[in-house]
Amino acid sequence: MTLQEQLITTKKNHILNAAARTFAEKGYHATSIKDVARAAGVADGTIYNHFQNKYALLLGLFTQMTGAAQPAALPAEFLSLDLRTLLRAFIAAPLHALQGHDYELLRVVLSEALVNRELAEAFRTDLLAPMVSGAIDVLRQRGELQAEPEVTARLLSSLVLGLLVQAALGDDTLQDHWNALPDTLADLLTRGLA
Amino acid sequence: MTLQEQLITTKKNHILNAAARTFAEKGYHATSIKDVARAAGVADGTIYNHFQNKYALLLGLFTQMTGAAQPAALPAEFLSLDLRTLLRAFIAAPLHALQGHDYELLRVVLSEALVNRELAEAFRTDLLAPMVSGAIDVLRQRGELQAEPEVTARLLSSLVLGLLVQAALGDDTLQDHWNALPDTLADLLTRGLA
Amino acid sequence: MTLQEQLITTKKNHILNAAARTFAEKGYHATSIKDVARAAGVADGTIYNHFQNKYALLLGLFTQMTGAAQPAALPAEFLSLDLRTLLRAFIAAPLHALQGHDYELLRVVLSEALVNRELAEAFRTDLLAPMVSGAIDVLRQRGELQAEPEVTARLLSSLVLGLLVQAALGDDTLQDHWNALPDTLADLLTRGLA
Amino acid sequence: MTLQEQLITTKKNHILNAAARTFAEKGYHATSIKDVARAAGVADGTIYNHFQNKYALLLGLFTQMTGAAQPAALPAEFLSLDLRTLLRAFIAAPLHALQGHDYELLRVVLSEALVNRELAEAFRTDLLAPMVSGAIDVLRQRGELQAEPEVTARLLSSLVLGLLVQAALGDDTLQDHWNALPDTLADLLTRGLA
DNA sequence: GATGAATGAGGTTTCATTCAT
DNA sequence: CATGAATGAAACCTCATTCAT
Repeated sequence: MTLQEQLITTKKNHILNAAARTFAEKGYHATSIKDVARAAGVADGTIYNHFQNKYALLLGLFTQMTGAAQPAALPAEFLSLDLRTLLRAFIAAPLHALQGHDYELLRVVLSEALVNRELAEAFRTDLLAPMVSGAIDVLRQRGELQAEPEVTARLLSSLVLGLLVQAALGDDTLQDHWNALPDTLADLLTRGLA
Repeated sequence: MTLQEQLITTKKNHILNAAARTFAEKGYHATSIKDVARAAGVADGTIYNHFQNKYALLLGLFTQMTGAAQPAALPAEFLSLDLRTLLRAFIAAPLHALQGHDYELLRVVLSEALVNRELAEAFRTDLLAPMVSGAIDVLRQRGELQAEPEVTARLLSSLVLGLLVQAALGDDTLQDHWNALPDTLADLLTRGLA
Repeated sequence: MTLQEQLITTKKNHILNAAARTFAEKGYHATSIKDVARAAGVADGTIYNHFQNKYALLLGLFTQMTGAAQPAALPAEFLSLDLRTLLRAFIAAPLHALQGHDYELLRVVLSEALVNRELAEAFRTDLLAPMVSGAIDVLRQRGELQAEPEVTARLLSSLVLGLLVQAALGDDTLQDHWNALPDTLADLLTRGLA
Repeated sequence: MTLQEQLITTKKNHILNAAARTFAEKGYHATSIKDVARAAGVADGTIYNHFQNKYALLLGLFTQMTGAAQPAALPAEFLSLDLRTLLRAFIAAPLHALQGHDYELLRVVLSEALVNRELAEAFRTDLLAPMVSGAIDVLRQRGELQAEPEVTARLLSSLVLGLLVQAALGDDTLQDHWNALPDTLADLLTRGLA
């Protein structure tokens, strides 16, 4: 039965990948089930053997995405590092994780989350909240200096989110400097503009 | 005829406001022309006397929004202010402009822009680009210190965009501290975390 | 506006008649909205401008049918007649009312009522209950003789219902003697078989 | 092989019973093969190893039902009884036979028969016709009194059918007096209302 | 014989858009 | 210009049936 189950999981992922491609290209609403089915090389009905409805495809993509983006809690050895290095790592992780494939997914999922309360909450809970707590961990290193870590942490996560969104909107300058951003930002945030 | 034209413009705005309300509540795709017509108290067909199609309503809202959000170029007298004050003003402007009504619109428009190339470009050109040049203006005050103002400016605008998005997704902590954010951020950015 | 409203009512009835024909021919489930639309000479979507969904067509037919079948309460002058004449009138009314067009409808509606609780209740309330009270009225004429008019009245209405059903199932003998049935039955019920 | 065949027959009946339960609950059309399969604890495909298609399940139920309802021809000794007793027996038989399980089936099968010519004919031939000839047998006892036994017999069978239908539609009064009906009816029919 | 994933025709319903009034 | 009924393409989804395992 393990073989059977693996086959099924495989097919489910196959469909999910097809959905990812088509959603990324045309957006969730402009993509029909027929589009996804064609992209996956299966019949329309087959999709409903694996997902309850079209929306479940989107949720499936979201879940897959959170898995990829999940920055495991900071490893213990990091905690001894200096603030700048920590910041750099904190920023670099999502910028790297959400590249290529998952990057397109972010566009699709965020697009819907902005307009769908249920998905918005999932987005906050599964993507933003971990990022915020990661930021809080970082700030604790220098906790004595921070009046309101809850707020400051959100500023950091907003910064990362904003970068992703602005890049998703097609800002070429950002994309060109993508790999240098963690360093630039870590400097800026550590030392300030002045 | 000026009266005539005013009447027409008035009705156009009336419909646009109805669209704003309904789109904000249910999102662009989940809203039907009938919904907008009912909210505006007109017949379905009337909308097509003023707008070419449903998408034109969204574009109209976007245009209206950019008008509201447009931070007129920094007045000359500002240029003599110190960096922190400038930063504070730069950040406060969009956070204030995009509140209440326009705040809901941002959700709707951004949602679609993330998935629609044409709208994405308009979003970049009409909303983000002015913000970025505003940021460049600010940074020029201390230009000698900045290696790449183009990039740094984008970091600033991403920060603001990220705040708006995270708040749009329902982050209560941010919303609770909304009015204090410009100050907190100006401090952080000027002096750094260290 | 009266003209407008009349036109709409006309079209609604036009569609309802088309539904009656197609449902009668193939049954409710085997008939598609497309079938009804074609029979009415309108587009599929037009049907939904007049009826909320397919089931509403069936309910509409039922309502139309109850209107036709409703035997106005026995006129006062009848109450002085003898039992046999009353019985004859009681039986003849539905056998006549449910002929031709409405006869087909009975098949369709009853078919669904047997399997749909909501429709079953409507059937009982709007068709059978009036028939039963009519029968009770008749029996009251000789009330002193009847131990349980509630039950006896139901026997009479069951008799009529049974005739309609058996005829609907295609019993030719019954159909051939249809017009003579009220007399035969009135005799039988009055005098008994013995 | 007899064991084999018994196993097969057993499974066939097992599926048929599952079909009876599910059809009775939701009606023929609202029940899917998957529903039946789940109720029987088998796979969808298994059903097609025993029945040609979904309709064959309904026919199978009908056949099973006619078997149960079949009132074996009146035993010879009955023929010497008086008319009232005969009538009582004639009426009591189907009212008893079609109770509980089979009672639900009548609803389902009749529902479809009203709308399906083939099933209607089977219904007439296998259920109504025997009832009518049974009634003719009864009437022959007093044949000299009856002008048209063919018609009168149909009146009797219609009466029984009507009772079953009205009860199937949920008439509580009838159901409450169910066991007393044969007596009440035999009296009524023998002596008349007068 | 049993399984259940795959199939795809077909169903119901929505809705942006048109156009006669 | 306003109206809103009509349109019909297209969407999502169901489900009877098949067939490789």
